[in-house]
Amino acid sequence: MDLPNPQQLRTIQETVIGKLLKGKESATQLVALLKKPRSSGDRGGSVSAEELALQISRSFSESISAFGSLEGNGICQIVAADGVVRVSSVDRGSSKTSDNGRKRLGVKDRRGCYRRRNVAQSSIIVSSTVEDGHAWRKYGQKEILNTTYPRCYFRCTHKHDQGCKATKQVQRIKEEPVVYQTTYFGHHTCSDTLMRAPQIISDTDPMDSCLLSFETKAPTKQNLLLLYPNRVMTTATATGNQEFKDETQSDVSDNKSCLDSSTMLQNPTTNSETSGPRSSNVNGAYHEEVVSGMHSCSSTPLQGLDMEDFSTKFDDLDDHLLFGDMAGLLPALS
DNA sequence: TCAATTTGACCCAA
DNA sequence: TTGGGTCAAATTGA
Repeated sequence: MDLPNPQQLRTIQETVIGKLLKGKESATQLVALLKKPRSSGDRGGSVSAEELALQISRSFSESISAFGSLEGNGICQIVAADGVVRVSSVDRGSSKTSDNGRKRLGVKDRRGCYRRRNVAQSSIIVSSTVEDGHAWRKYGQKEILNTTYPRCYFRCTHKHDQGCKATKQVQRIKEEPVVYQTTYFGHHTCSDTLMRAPQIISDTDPMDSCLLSFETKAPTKQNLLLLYPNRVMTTATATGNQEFKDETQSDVSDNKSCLDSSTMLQNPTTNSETSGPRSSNVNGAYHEEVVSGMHSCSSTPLQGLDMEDFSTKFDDLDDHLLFGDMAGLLPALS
């Protein structure tokens, strides 16, 4: 694995800080804009809320993209959702190969071979409805101890043809209102689903609901990005998205196959061009997402900060690192 | 016919 | 030892 050198790290850091500051500025403007009383056709100011939202989205996208290069080197992981961004370190001690001293089995007899993930030591839970714009294929389902519903395992459809390693787990965690928890692992490396920024897609009234997804498309008019820290989203339910239903008719979710389909509504939010024939949707329900990274491990110092310190610092940030605080965080790493 | 899903088996990590 | 993640044959559906 190629690890970034200190100069590269510094460049990345500066990039992220710049992007986040820009995003914060845009967010501040957006908040101010939204606070102004609405008058018909005038949202006030020279910059529209939509433009600001797009700027924020772009900042997220570019920041995460920059961070992603770190993440890809196993240095940290980024979790962003619901107005909260978490950056966490990754345990570097659990990347043993699956060999583990055992005799290698023939390919046909290697079912179940895997490396247990080091799930994020910190992660974010977001309530939203999600259409993540990626094509997923279900590869397993498992009853999990102390859970009512089985956990479903999905991998990227392009795992084999493009070697995309992205996977996710979906688990229904609540009956009423229906809540699903989605945990993402790895990044999409497939060509048509290059990871972009998490987007928060607004409902009809952006103040009433929004959702976060790792959408593959640039934000659309409907995809306003609004961040409401600590706010439980009311989700874009069928009502909110109904208007799109006839437009796209994208296929229903892989997720629904393992989750009570009677509670699922077809999610029409995504253009099938990018979501593929089988994009993953969980709609008509609350949907929590836990986004985390999966990494192999190393112990490269980050700008003179050894990984232990780095981990500690990130751990301290663990729980509620708001978007606006991100820029302030990064210098602490150097 | 082909692709997606289901499901039991397998194996690793805790 | 056991829970959890993945594989792959069998099944299902378009």
